[in-house]
Amino acid sequence: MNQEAAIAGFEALASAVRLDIYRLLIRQGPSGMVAGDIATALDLAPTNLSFHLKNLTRAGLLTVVQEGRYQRYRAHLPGMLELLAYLTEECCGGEPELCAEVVALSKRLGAQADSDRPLP
Amino acid sequence: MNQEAAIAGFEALASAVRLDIYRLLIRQGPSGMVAGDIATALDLAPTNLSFHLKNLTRAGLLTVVQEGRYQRYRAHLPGMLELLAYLTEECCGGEPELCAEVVALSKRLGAQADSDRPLP
DNA sequence: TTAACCCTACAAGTATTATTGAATTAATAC
DNA sequence: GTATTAATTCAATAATACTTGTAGGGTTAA
Repeated sequence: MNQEAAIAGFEALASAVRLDIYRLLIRQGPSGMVAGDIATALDLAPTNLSFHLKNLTRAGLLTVVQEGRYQRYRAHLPGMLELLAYLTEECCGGEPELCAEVVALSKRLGAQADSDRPLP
Repeated sequence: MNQEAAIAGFEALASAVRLDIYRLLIRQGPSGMVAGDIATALDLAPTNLSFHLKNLTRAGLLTVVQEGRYQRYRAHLPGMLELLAYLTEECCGGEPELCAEVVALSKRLGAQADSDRPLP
């Protein structure tokens, strides 16, 4: 994870619409949702939704697969954990317990995150 | 943590300058750094640095205390963990192992995060 | 108290992002 | 084969954030 990718990730989450989309898909879990259902659930114009879905996907926070004429989107948790790992690299010379936990989690999941990246 | 606060947090991290500042302070640990030293370390104009420090602080990602004529800034980890908790609320009906870990961490630290908030 | 230093507040110019509508591609249904 | 549905791309407008310079408030040193 480099700085550019991290910025793309945080930028993706720094929008009310995209945050709603992402959390909706997190709640939805592995089944994900097709674009049209997301548009209905959040009352978004198809054009606008597509713009934000693309943003989230390019940031590595969503994956998308085609199903006939539908596009199914899913939250991509490793993308989020890579962001956490990037923030906490070389964390805390002072090592409070809290910090140690975060580092352990992000390190452990960081490796696994590299194995399945969505489209660049 | 509400949507507005979450957006402020992610927006704060969605800038190269602020990401550099935040990670520098994470590395620095509990000792933190005074504004002037941050400016030197990252080669930033004082005015511009002040702008970004304020942004990060208001987002709950930094704390600041006055020390004589210096301002000492520290990374505020609970702020970051609240963001993680907000993202993963009601996460994954399907419950993969990865997801459960994230939820457990964010829930556990979420409560503690509420106890010491920086300035609004 | 005068001077020097640290940092922040304000204002202006520049640049980036969000939203909308029209047109396009792609897949299914008739 | 034509029509219908799903989703995206493109172009234009409106809104927002980043950077820089000047000025000001507060603290320490002479």
